[in-house]
Amino acid sequence: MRVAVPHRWPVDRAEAEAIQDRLRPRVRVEPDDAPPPRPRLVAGLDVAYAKDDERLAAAVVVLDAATLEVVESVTTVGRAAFPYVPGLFAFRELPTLVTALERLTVTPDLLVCDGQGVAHPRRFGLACHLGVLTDLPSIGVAKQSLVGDHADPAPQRGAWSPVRDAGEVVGRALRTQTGVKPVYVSVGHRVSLAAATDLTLRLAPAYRLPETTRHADRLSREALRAALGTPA
DNA sequence: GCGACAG
DNA sequence: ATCTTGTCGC
Repeated sequence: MRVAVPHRWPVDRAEAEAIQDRLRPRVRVEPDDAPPPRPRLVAGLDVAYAKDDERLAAAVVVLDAATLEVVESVTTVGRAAFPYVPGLFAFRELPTLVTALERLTVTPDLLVCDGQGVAHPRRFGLACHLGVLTDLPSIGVAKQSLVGDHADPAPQRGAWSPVRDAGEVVGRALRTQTGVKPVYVSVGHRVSLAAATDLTLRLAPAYRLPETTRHADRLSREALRAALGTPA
């Protein structure tokens, strides 16, 4: 698929934040009463890092939303494009993830990202960034919270509590499995928070994390191992 | 000044 | 994220 590749890459924090502020207005958040999306192909994206914190491998895995079976997968190796700074995390892995997306022969109907969407200091986390670059619906499903406060959701699968930051609801702490730590769901692009929640639950029928993320996590680690075996 | 801080 | 074995519990 085609991706609107960023032309200028930030060299420091100020430039990176400026890019986020410039792209932020392009994010489209659907209202919760909007017609729910019915994606047929859902893509999971993840990145594995080498211990030297520089080389990395990205994986994009496309699943059939109905059966959760793998339709296609792509892996790419690269190098960290930015130091890790909370809030600027996307700049680390964006180039390698975009390369992987461009090698996809099918176009997914939804991107499920391993990180935040609008639950971000400038309301522009990785899921928003990838959503805007591809103009595809996207959601963020993070294992940890980045901003805001929330109550602990009830222990049952499906229970959730809003994540509020600076007076606005930016995401949900969602229990995908009874008695298991919640995940943090937020809108990336062209979806509602209600739909993002519903999709996350559907994609996580048996484990805490969505099957999309689990597949991408495993494949990115395998690709990294293979790449490290052949030092560049 | 102190603590928090996606992956 | 990554470094890492066994171990407690359902």
